[in-house]
Amino acid sequence: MGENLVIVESPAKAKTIEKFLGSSFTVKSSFGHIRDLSKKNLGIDIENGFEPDYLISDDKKKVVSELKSLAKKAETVWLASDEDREGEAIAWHLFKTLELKPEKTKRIVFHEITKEAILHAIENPRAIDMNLVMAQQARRVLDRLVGFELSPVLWKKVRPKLSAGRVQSVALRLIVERERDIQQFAAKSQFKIEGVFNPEGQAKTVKVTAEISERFDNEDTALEILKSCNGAQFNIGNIEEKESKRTPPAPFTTSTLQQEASRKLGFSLSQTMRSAQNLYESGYITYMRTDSVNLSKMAIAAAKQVITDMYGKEYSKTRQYATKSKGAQEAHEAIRPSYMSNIEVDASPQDKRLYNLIWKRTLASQMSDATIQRTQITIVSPSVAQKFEATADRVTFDGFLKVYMESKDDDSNDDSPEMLLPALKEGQKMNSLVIKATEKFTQKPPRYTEASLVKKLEELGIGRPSTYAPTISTLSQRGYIVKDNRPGQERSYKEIVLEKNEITSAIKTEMWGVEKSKLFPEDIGIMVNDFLVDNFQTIIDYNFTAGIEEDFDLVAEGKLVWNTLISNFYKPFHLRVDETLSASRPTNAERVLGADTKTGKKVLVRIGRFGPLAQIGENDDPEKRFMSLAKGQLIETITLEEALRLFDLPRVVGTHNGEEIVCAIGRFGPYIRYKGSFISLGKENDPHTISLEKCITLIDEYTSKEAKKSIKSFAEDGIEILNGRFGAYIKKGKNNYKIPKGVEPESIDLEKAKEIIAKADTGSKTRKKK
DNA sequence: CAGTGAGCGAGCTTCCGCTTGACTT
Repeated sequence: MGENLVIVESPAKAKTIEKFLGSSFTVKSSFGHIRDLSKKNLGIDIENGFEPDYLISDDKKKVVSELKSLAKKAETVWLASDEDREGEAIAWHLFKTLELKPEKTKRIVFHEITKEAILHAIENPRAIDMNLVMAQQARRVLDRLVGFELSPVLWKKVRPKLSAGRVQSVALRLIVERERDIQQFAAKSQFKIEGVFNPEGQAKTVKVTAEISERFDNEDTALEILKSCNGAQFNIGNIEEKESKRTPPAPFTTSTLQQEASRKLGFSLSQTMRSAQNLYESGYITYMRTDSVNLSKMAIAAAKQVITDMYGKEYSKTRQYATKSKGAQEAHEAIRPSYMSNIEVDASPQDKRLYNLIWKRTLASQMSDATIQRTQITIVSPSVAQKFEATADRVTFDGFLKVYMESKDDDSNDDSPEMLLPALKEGQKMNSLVIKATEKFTQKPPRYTEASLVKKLEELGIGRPSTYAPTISTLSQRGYIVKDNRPGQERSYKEIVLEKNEITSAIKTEMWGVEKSKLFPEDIGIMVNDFLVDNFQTIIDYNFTAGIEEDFDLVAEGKLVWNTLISNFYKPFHLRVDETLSASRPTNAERVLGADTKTGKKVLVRIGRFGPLAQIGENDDPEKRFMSLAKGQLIETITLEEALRLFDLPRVVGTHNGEEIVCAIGRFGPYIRYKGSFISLGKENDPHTISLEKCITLIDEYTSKEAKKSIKSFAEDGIEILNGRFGAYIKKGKNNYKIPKGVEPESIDLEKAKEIIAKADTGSKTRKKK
């Protein structure tokens, strides 16, 4: 004991490695970085070659002192942090902080947690790579300079407590620019022509749907084509068969796991990462923050075994994947099950679903290509200039598709489901049943989801696996963006139908633009972004990170000195900061919408102390009025009518039992206020138009529900048994208590209630009494 | 929880990447 101390970054990793090494090795973890720049000030001595001032982080003091005492006793200390820029820096900080002796310290690295890999690493130690450490230092210092000089500019020019940084500001820009693309997008309508045919000689129920590949801008053109189809004789033109292959996707990285968990399981980034962390800590999967698609030899062999056993030899195909994303540092393996033979794991339902996804993806990555037979036919007529086309894909060998199919991001309404074609031959007569021209609208660019934003950031080489989720949550904490749902709107479209030699046309309606869990910019986010774009073009350029990464690489190769890089960046940057502070005045995105229809006063929208507002009357008007903008309204796009409508609320609908009924929209949507209680209106009732009768119905429903709420009351002890949203519960003062399973709420007497409360209170010692 | 819409002007806010708990609801 104590002869050898191995230090890794993660405690779960330490536990695993300890099992591989003999009893002469103690394996501990540093829990990531142990030192960082001072949080209180810049932590960088700019005058003195940008010398960083490192401090041991408060939450790491305990770990550091423990490691220090262990290191003192050890014969050899093995620094086994990850083999990337950050990992090398951790090793160096450990070396410095623990005051290790060079002759007693060894640096080792491994990319996979297998006994073979660890032992190999122990046999091949090296020295700490100071060039790599300095590349990390450059990264750290640059990020601090950007963040701590840019944010204060925002405090002065826009609003306090805001933030800007190399990563978050680009992420924000992507969202704001996408929103503008969407606002400026004008949908074009086009006509798509589709025909349903019955092959001659086959049952009437056999139908082949085919469409003209060309789209027609003009309704008249579409009508002309339909006319030409009227009474026309159709035949199969030609039949073409093609064979194609589909290859499985690579095993999961953090980014692709987040994307697929979002698309297939509907998980948010944080849900995915929490589940993955659980699975990792239980030893079910490999490390979940990785940019590598590499699988260990052991994992590949295990996958091969499972595939052969479950599906047969023809389904197995060994593949090595290479990472192609920008800036990947490949310190770990891909995210995979620790043991491929573990088809299921003992975990929460949510964690199980994620595990299942990882298992399938990993397995699929080692499976054969799928073979797909594509049949394309054309249906032609001598009297019709255009040809109808139909495509059917048939899977002739499923290969990896047996276990896994990757999902697509876009919500393009791909309304052509898999179609099977009946047996057909060239020249065969096809009876047209219906030919339909439908007006279709071009699709606006899609708003980002959390996951599709991560994908974009990764493509741009911005951010790292450990920061994708936190970056997006910072943007929402600052109020720059919201993840939200938005209802769709109705839109009418034209449909022209040729059926039984008759052409009819109709106007139909469809829902359009429904958004679920999408990222929307808020006014303050738009304002900050525009300010940064105007004044700090270079920093929030999409290629800034990519360019600076090349410089970090030069530092890592010893071809560039780290503080030369920083100095070159800082001089022009700091100048720009000073110029911006002195030159530009505070920004306020005030927009004048026009005149109030009633008073003729000026109507404007701007950002106030509590967020965006609409204002009637000039600033010096003592009778000026204010209203907050509603959810989903932006200063940039709100209309005069929409703004004026805000002032119609709160609205007195009438009186009931001598009490006023007032309608308004609050933080949680539209509501009625009546006798001091608030009753939600729900989605279906509009507070602007709801009738007095309807309000009274809602009030009656509410009061009868309230009446049923109380089951029992022990007034003198302040204890109540109530019916809540999730069933019955006990309430004492401000605290709520769960009723144990199997206990009938009606059967609880005062004594029993007190017992439940006492039990719960001792269970959580820190329960706040208030 | 369902509102607010500045003057007085202290002292504070903030970055990106590594890692887990320890806290609530």
